[in-house]
Parts: sequence; C-alpha cells; structure tokens
Amino acid sequence: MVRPMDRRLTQRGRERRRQLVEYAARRFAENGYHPTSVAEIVAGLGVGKGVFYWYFSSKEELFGEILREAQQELRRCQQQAIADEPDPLRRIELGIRESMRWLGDHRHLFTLFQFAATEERFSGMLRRGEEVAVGDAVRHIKEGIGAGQIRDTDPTVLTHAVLGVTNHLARVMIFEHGAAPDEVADAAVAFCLDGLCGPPEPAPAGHRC
Amino acid sequence: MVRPMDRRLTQRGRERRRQLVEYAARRFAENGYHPTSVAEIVAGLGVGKGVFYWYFSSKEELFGEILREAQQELRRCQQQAIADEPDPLRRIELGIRESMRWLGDHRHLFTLFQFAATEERFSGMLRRGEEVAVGDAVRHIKEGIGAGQIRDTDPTVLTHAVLGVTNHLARVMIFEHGAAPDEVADAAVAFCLDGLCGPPEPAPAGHRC
DNA sequence: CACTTCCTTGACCGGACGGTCAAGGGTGCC
DNA sequence: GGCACCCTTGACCGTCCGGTCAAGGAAGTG
Repeated sequence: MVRPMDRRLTQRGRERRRQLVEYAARRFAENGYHPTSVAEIVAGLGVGKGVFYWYFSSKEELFGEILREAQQELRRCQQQAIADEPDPLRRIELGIRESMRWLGDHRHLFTLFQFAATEERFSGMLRRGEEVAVGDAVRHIKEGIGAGQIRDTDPTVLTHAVLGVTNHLARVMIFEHGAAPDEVADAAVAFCLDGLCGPPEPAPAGHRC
Repeated sequence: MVRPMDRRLTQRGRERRRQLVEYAARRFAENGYHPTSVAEIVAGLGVGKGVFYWYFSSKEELFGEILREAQQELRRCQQQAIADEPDPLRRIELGIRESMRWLGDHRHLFTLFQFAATEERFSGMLRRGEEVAVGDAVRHIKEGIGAGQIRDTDPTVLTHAVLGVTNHLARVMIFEHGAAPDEVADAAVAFCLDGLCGPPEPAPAGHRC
C-alpha cells in the first residue's frame, strides 16, 4: 500500500517537497506515469537523485501523495463553493460549476485521475477519495428527492450521472475543444438539472421542475 | 505513429494474431500497459518471443491495433443496434442501451480506452475513433432538434453529455457496483432523455417531450 | 569553535525490458 | 525428394530504470 513517509520537515524541506509534487504531477500528466523516470524528475528540478528519496520512499508513494492531495483540494473547493446554500438543487448546480472551474484550472490532475483508474495499485486509492465526494453529493440529491424536486431514483445513480456529464464535458469541451469553462458549465447544469428532475408530464410540485 | 505491419497471413497466422491481441488486451487491462512486458505476454501464451515480433513490429503497435479493433467493433455494434429505427430520440436510446451492453461485455477494453486517453502517443488514435462515433450521434441529435424533440443547444455538447453519462455509469455501476447493465441502461436513458429534451415549461411540441 | 540535524550529491548496482537474429521446424507444392 | 515459404525458438544485446549509499555541505545551536 506504500505508506507515506512522514518526516519532520523544515520550511525549506516543505518547499522542496511541494516542488517535487508539483513538477512530478505535471510530468506524469504530460508524459505518462511509467515513461517518466525519477531521474528525469530530479533533472528537471536541477537536483540530485537523493533529494527524491529523501522526501519519498518510492515513485509509487509520490504518485499516491499527488493523488491524495489533489482529491483533497478538489473536495475542499467544492465544499467552499457550496458553503451554506440552502437549496439542494442549487447546491448541486454550484458543485457542478465549481468542478468545471477546478478541472479547467487543473487539467493535468484530471489526467492523473484517469490514469489512476486504470492501474489496480492506484484505483483503490482513487476510489476511496471518490466515495467521499460521492457521499456528499448523494446527500444533496436525497434532500432534493425528499423535497420533491428530484425524481425518485437511486441517488447514487443520479450522482454518478451528474459526475459523468461534468467530467466528460470538462475533458472534451474544455481540454480538447478549448471551450470556456463557464459556458460548458451552463450546458452541463441545464442538462443535469433536467435529467435529475425527471419527465415533465406528472409535474406535480417543486419550485424548479 | 507506428504503422501496422500488414503481412499476408495464413489461417494459422490469423489465429495466432487473434490470440495475441486478445490475451494482451486482457493483460494490459488487468495489469497496466507498461507493467505488462512482452516476455510476459508470450509466456502466457506458451510461445517464444519471436512470435510476438513476427506479428507486430512493437509493443506500441500491438496496443494501437487493440485500440483500433475495439473501437471498430463498438461502432459496428451500435450501428447494428440502431439499424433502421426512424425516430432519432429512440435511436439515441438504443445507442445508449447497446453501449451499456457492450461495455458490460468488454470492460477490459473500456479500461484500455481510459488508459489510452492519458498517454499522448495513444490519445490521438483514440480521439480519431471517438470523433467518428461522436459524428454519428451528433447527426441523430441534430435531427431531434430539427423535429423539435430536443432542446436547441450545441449538438456536440449534448452528445458528449450523453456519452459522459453512459461511460461513467457503466464504469461505476456495472464494473464497480456489479449492477445489471439493463437496469443501469434504464436509468441512463431516463436521465439523458430528460436532459436532452430540456425544461418542461415551454413544452410546445414533440411526441415525447 | 564544535556538534547535531537536515538536506544534497551522484556514482553505482542488480535486474528487467524492448527488441534482434541466426537457426530450425512444419507444411504444402512441384 | 527438393524447394519455398510461413512460422517459431530462445539466447543474446544495449539500454535504462528504480533504488542505495557513503560522503559531504549548509544551517542552526551551544
């Protein structure tokens, strides 16, 4: 499982560590995890190999740390964006918009998430982080269902549907087509809200549907 | 770009080639592309290393062929499923259902698609295949918009929203949670159709929205 | 100054990997 | 049989990679 080394670090040490995480994340995303060697990372930073193994016990551990920190920060941003918005549907909207913004700003990390999902050693770690975020979203959806705003379907499925739209649109429209995150977010929100609310016909209640 | 070797193969040769593609695809998906060595592939098939390099000029070329053939087959299945259904909205539904079924049956290939997206050498190849499939879907969406069944939004965005829902739900609900493809497809179809059709309020025409 | 702790260097190691190739077996055709 | 062609073998090669470590510099503390 590769437990993280927790050395006591000075200011200087924390800065070096940050450099390594940052630079390695970019190289891993651009070049692939396996094709990027430790030698290349330290050369890119102009330091000796020993520096790497002073801060991390292996390349694998470094990747794990990158993953963990990225997931942590994404969640932090989402929580902050949602803050204390009372309406669950609007919380979901804000979550989508914030995700889109964040992914636009950290596309290299998104690539690493994708890669992590394809290797067994990392997919577990990724999944644990994902489950936390999904848990958050599921709560909002459940609340929306309770309030009659959202169709009464398995909240987990709905959550993943929203997640799928957001991630895929971010990747294709923002990264590949170079679209503006805000506009893509508008489209994603529109699609998801209608998808969540359900068919118009029975439309009995709810202040948006 | 690693052009495929086109040798003239006998019956026996074609069978060997198929074995290599099949087995390597499974190992790549289970173990990762880079961590799976050519030596391991040929050992798993009980043949010498020369066999590999008789049929493929490099490991990279083999992976490219796996990708190409998988995309080709997925598209073939989708086209066949849609066949000559006249209603565009229903064509999309059938496409979603068929994708879900196919992904459920070929989850290892899905993993390889994901991996390919993370390495520059392969992402181009992947994208070219994706564009073809997206082009198909966009046509159906455009037709739906023309018929007033689908909201008048950028068809490419709508297509990718649907694709995102389908792929993500397949991965999470079918692969990870072990849900039944048919039920997941039901949920995906419901979500996407409402997402495509748009908000209920103005609801002027169309026989489903 | 001495002494400790934190950090850095880069040559080095064992092993694994992708790829090559000379040699040979098998099959079918004349 | 003789010959051509398709396929297979596995030892071998050069390279590169993750990781180690003895040695030494810098910074802080007394």
